[in-house]
Amino acid sequence: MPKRTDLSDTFCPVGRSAELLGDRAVLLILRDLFFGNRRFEVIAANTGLGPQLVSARLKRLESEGVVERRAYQERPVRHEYWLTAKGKDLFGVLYAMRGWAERWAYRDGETGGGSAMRYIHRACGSDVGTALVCPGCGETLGYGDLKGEPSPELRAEQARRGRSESARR
Amino acid sequence: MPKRTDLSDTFCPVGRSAELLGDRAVLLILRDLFFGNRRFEVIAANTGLGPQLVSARLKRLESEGVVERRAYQERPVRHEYWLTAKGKDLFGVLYAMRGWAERWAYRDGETGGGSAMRYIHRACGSDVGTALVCPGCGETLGYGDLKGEPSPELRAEQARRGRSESARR
DNA sequence: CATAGTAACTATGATAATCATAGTGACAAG
DNA sequence: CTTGTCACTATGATTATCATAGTTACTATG
Repeated sequence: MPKRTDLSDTFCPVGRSAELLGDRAVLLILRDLFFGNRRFEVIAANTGLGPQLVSARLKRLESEGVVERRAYQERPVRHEYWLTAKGKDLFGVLYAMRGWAERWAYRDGETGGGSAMRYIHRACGSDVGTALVCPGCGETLGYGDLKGEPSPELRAEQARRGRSESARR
Repeated sequence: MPKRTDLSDTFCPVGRSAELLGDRAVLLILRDLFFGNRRFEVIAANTGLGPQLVSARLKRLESEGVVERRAYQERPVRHEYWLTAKGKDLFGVLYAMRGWAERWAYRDGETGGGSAMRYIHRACGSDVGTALVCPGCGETLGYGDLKGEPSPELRAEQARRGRSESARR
């Protein structure tokens, strides 16, 4: 695309986040990072994105201070990508997206009755549904407070992705 | 781009929303719609997007059931774009994006001390900051409960956009 | 020690989305 | 009957994205 007007210095906060988050690949990579996938190949397989896109986006996320590259071994040097505090704070955005989709983006019965991704409040054990405040104990929910549980359907899909990736070689 | 793998039928809820929301133009248009701008030209001017992009995205939003086209006059027929219930429910996502940006995307003092966009809880009058639950009365916050107040800096920028748009003719 | 394997990329060429700019159609006002 | 407004559509250049293949730097196995 041609040079589009850069919005990172607009005064509008939604404009600023849109510059980073208004990108499919960024959103998918963030999803994987929140899910605990930190390796390049795993992220590429899970998101279905090509390696150069993953590479480019991880670089952008790193330069924005959302993600941190950490070597998990020397010889050969291998890296993992970790969310920084600024990155972890994006949980609210992803959680809101997930909530909206759970409420609107599935046809009846498509998820087998429940949520595609269940979230359990670690502190009290309640299923929080898509709430912002725990329906069990009333606490405000943030990253770390919740434990994600993919539905059997979602788990199966993830397994399929992993397999077809490794089957290609 | 080449046909990328469509994620609207993945089981992952974030993947499904990413298909719609992982797009700068969609995010900016939604921002304007939540702000109360419903006319094509106003949206185009405010977002800085070209008319064919605005047109294409409004069509997509309409086909997704997020936006509704309503004629506000006959002879000549003129339309406005209104958020549907499904669209209004995206407020949580935009609000989370705004909150994140307010916390992380400004250098010190850039906003003149406060938020770029203040939100006031209509019911009790408190400034909610970037909270999900009103710090004054403890109520959960959703679209309609809040009144947005752009900072002087943001207001000035919006005025500038409007002017430079009309000055081009 | 030679081949195979793994992780994390980079290179290449085709395709498609985005941009700026200009133009259109339908009407209203002066 | 010219100018103006609103909501678009048309066009051509530019650039991002995709699929596929190749690279680098090692380790592990036979």
